[in-house]
Amino acid sequence: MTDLDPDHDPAAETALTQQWRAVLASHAVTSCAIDRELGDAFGIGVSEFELLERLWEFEQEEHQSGSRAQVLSGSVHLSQSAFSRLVARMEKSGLVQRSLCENDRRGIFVALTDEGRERYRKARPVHRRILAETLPPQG
Amino acid sequence: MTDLDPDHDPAAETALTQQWRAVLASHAVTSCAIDRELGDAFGIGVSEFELLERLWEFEQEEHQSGSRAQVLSGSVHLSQSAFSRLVARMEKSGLVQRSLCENDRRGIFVALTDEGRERYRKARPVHRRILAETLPPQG
DNA sequence: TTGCATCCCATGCATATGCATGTAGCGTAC
DNA sequence: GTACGCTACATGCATATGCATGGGATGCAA
Repeated sequence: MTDLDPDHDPAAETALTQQWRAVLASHAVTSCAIDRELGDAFGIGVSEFELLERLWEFEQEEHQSGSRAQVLSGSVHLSQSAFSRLVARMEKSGLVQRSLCENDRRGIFVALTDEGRERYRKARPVHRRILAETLPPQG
Repeated sequence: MTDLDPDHDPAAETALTQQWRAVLASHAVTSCAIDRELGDAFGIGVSEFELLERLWEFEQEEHQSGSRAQVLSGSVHLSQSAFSRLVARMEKSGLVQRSLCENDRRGIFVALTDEGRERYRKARPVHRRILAETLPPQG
């Protein structure tokens, strides 16, 4: 049946499937550990940490206080609506601040608050430790 | 500050972070594509497909009609409750059948229905094509 | 200017998930 | 046999997510 497909290559198919299962396993184990530990200790999850990290990185690189939401949205893997709610949650808990963009009043800027920077600074080593503990050694 | 940590190794930290971001990106892109395409064509998502595949594999290996829920639960990366609901959904849509385990009446067996086998047979090549299109080439 | 398509973000809604808990069956110690 | 703890699965609840849509801002064409 599958032999009718001229491109069918059982070995390649198996390799792909194993690669995919490794991604699923890594993602499940690591994100679960991050959600649990960072959630308990700092009240943030994987998405919150990723956004804090992007904001912190942009701050370092560009020496400016905020980033366009649209740009940030591309760097965390969320739908536009989920990203909008993520920023709203983090603003509510005091980690970031939204402000209108002057040039284009459709857009908004998102900036770290001092509390957000501090939370990131504390969470980062925990995050890195979890990665070291849960990610498979690179072969 | 981080220099106080004797194990601090910036290069290793960067490598770990990049590895984790690659996992996040692969997972997001591929699972999104699977959910969309298999959802549109066959009414199933990533979790449903993974469970169909495990059941199909166990059938091939063990030549028996069902598997203990607990065993299956370990092979899809879901909490016990999410797994329970996944099986319930799939039974409701006719892909699997639950039956009580005779030896231990706490446990349940989960078995593919003919419809479940057929759905898996049709979905599998689409699934594999998506993996080939979205997973990064192994370096 | 006006009209219209497009862009950026917010929100209603349905759903999948995890945590905590409930329920029933099993096994062991006494 | 009884009581107690443990196991296997189901369910109430809160929440994060995606899709579809809404609403305001922008830009362009006529």
